[in-house]
Amino acid sequence: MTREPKKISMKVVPRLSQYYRIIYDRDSKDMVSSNDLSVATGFTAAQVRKDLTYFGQFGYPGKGYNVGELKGSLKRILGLDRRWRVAIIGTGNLGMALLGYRGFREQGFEIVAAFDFDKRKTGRVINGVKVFDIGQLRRVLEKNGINMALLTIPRNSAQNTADELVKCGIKAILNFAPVNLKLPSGVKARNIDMSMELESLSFLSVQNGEQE
Amino acid sequence: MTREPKKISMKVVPRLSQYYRIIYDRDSKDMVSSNDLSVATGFTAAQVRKDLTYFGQFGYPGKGYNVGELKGSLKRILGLDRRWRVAIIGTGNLGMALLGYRGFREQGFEIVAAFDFDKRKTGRVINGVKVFDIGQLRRVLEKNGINMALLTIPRNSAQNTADELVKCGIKAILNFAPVNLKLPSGVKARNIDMSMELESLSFLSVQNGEQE
DNA sequence: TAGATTGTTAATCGATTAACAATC
DNA sequence: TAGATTGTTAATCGATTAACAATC
Repeated sequence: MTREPKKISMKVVPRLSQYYRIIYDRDSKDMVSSNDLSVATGFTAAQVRKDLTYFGQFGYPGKGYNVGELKGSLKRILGLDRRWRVAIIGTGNLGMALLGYRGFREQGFEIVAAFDFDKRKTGRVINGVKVFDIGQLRRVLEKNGINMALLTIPRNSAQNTADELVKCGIKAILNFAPVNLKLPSGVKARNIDMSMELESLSFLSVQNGEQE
Repeated sequence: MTREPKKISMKVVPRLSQYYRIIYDRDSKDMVSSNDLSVATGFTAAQVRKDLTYFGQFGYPGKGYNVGELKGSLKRILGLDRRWRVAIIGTGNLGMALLGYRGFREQGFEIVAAFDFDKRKTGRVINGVKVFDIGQLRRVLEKNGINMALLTIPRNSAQNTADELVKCGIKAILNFAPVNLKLPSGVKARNIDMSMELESLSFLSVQNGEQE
């Protein structure tokens, strides 16, 4: 297999996701060109080719990329050929919504447990997923081979709980709390901050908005 | 007031949000330096000063920035001194979760209506917000002075519904569907794509992960 | 063959940082 | 005053794009 180079900018990764999404339901026997992907994404064709060559040579000069092969390569590059076993920490509005979302499993992310601090919320089974008391964290994570956590708890308990997760060996955290988590270097995190997105939208609208 | 310059990179906006968040609950009489903000955010102090000077001169050489003044300036820059009246389109898991989230109102984003395609879901009142049939879109948007929409509907109906919103005069859309919406130039959108974030996290973990 | 399209180099563009005079 | 910190310029760094030889 193609050798993974040392350091890839995180800027390319969402673009790889987009390429993957675009070819996801195309016929594996078809070919797709960097220009096709350019049109579909809005990135330049040069950008597309560059992004892909960071990881190897997947194309055929004069022909383009074979959809099936590219799908497989992107899947491997994005780590979607692994088995991700996911815990949801916090069963408030957002945690419950994610629990009910079927799209994740399809992409290879399987939600296998949920946790809450509130005894009144624990013990329930939602969508086939049991809600455990946070005190059971280590036991349940280990027993179920969980290797990813979605953090959907309030801001002020996020750092402490993240620390707990790290102690239990979790190395991948998707954080929805509006805090910059401090994490040891081996632990990877991504943040989704909805308030920040609303503010960006607000900014855009005000800066070059309608009747200003 | 300070003159807004022509073109600001969208890269600065999330940083402004962070500065705002950090000083949000500090005493307005205090001073904060670019170095303080650097430590709190992880950006360089030069970055902090540069970001702010795009919008004017807010600091006092030798002193730093006055928290109260900076808070006010950032609020204005981000458009949070406006009144945002928000509709949620789609009352599935995610739409319902956003409906129940109290944090938005505090930041000036007031959810005033929800919409769904499914007649069985309309008519209900959740958290004080009524769920209307999508057929009522124009009437309800206009009657309530709604100027922002959160799009939480499945992928395949997202573009059509966004077109409807645009026709009704909506100029700001926060899109949760995993599609690149095609929108006329006056309409601003931001995307939150949870699957893409999961994929980025997966990539990070696999590329420079544990035992590779 | 002629036409299409890759992979890659070099040129361009844009964003970040270092450094420092001006200011309090 | 001495020390601190801004605003801003110039230097650096990194990412994007244009261009084209190699390939099918």
